[in-house]
Amino acid sequence: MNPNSIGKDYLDHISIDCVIFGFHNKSLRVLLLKWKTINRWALPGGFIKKNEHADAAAQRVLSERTELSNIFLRQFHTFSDPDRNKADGNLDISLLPVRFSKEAIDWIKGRFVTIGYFALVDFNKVKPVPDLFSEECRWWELEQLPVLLYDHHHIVDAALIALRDALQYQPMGKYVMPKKFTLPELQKLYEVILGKKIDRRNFRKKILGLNIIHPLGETRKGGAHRSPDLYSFN
Amino acid sequence: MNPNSIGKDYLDHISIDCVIFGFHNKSLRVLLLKWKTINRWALPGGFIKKNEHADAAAQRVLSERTELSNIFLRQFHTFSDPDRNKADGNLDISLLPVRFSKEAIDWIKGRFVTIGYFALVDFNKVKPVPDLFSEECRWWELEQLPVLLYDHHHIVDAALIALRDALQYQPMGKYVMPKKFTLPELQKLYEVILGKKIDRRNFRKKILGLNIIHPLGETRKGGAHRSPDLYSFN
DNA sequence: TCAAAAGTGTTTTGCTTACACCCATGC
DNA sequence: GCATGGGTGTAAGCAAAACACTTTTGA
Repeated sequence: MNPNSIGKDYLDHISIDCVIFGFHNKSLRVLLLKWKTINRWALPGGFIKKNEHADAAAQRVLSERTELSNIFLRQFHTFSDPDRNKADGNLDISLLPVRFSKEAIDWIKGRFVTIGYFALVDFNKVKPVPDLFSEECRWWELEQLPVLLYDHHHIVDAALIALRDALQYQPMGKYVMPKKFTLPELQKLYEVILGKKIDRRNFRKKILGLNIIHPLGETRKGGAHRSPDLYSFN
Repeated sequence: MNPNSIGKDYLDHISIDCVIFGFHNKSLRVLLLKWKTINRWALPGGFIKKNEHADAAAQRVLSERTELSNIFLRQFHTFSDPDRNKADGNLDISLLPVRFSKEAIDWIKGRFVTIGYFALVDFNKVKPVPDLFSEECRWWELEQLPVLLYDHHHIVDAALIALRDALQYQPMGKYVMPKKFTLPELQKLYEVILGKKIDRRNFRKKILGLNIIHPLGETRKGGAHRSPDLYSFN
């Protein structure tokens, strides 16, 4: 994004925010950006070009932040509380050390209705890239998120509920898991998303019955215990 | 809405559209407005005031069109195709016989991202009221909708899917059925929403097991056959 | 008395849950 | 050898689906 295009090339008062989920080391993670100067963590987001579909804008933001394309992405809710950006009364966006015009700053400080998306990505393939507003981009464990900008914590909560819901209908492990994975790893993913323990035997039965993964005939060596079988998504 | 407030009191480029479902005479119906001059039927919709929540805007539109308040209402999707209002290339909105300023007309002809809501109302309690753009407001059978404005047919389809989905989790018959109703009537509602036949005995068992309705000890006289028992929601 | 809709229970099926033992590996 | 996690099958429970006969009513 170009500082000069703010308030000109984009639709007014509409933004998108992406909750990008990844899975690593047995925990669910979310990609966050640390905003300059105000030192607040926030969801990756952006604006919609005047002739762009919101879905395309979300894909654009996603690929800019992760350097990935063709990511699993789903709109889940639009947040329109007129005071959603006023949760932090003492936060002054105009402190952003970016060369914005006065018009651009007024534009950004205005009200935004934001369309929420969630995405699932392969943690190992992501190269986090900060945007114009931020100095850092990195993964955070879902259980240990910092204080977030505006209503972003609320958006994350809603995204998790939507993800949980979607997982019931659609096995989306293939977007998050690495090429080769073990069943206990996939089970852990389900457990952290659904927020409950699952029986090992029942889980195997269910997943294998879906015919979406196949055994590779290899095992993962190097663990401290019995080597688990490796699988891949079809 | 005041013609002079168009383009001033509302957020630019954002609208809401409501798919209002009612149930009458064994069929699911949708409330539509007939736009003046262009003679095209459309969903009831509106704009969001500069300091208003989208949910509140939807409630406002709903009560303006139905003269009901406190209606079951749920946001289901936001439609953002940049060409969604260009489906009818030959449609000239500026023909609307309403005294709009040139600025207002340009504003209306611009691109809109619209937030879709669906609502459930008691057919018998609704007094359909046209809005500023329309000359008529009435119910249409879902199976026999006319050609609709813009992408409104697509919005209706998506609303029906969302409604079907919601019905699985939440028995929302009480918003649509009259005070007194029979089980076959309620069953028919489920059948038209879910799009499939349901076994009578299984349906009774399930609904009565939910403890959300109770028999009134009366029957509906006057039918050509055996009088069905009347029930009410708790 | 007949046609059409409404009331009523039981069986079967499929999916989910519960549950226990042996196996492989690194320390 | 032992602690730890991984692999494996069966029985029980529960909710949904299948299924047929009798009753009431107006014509």
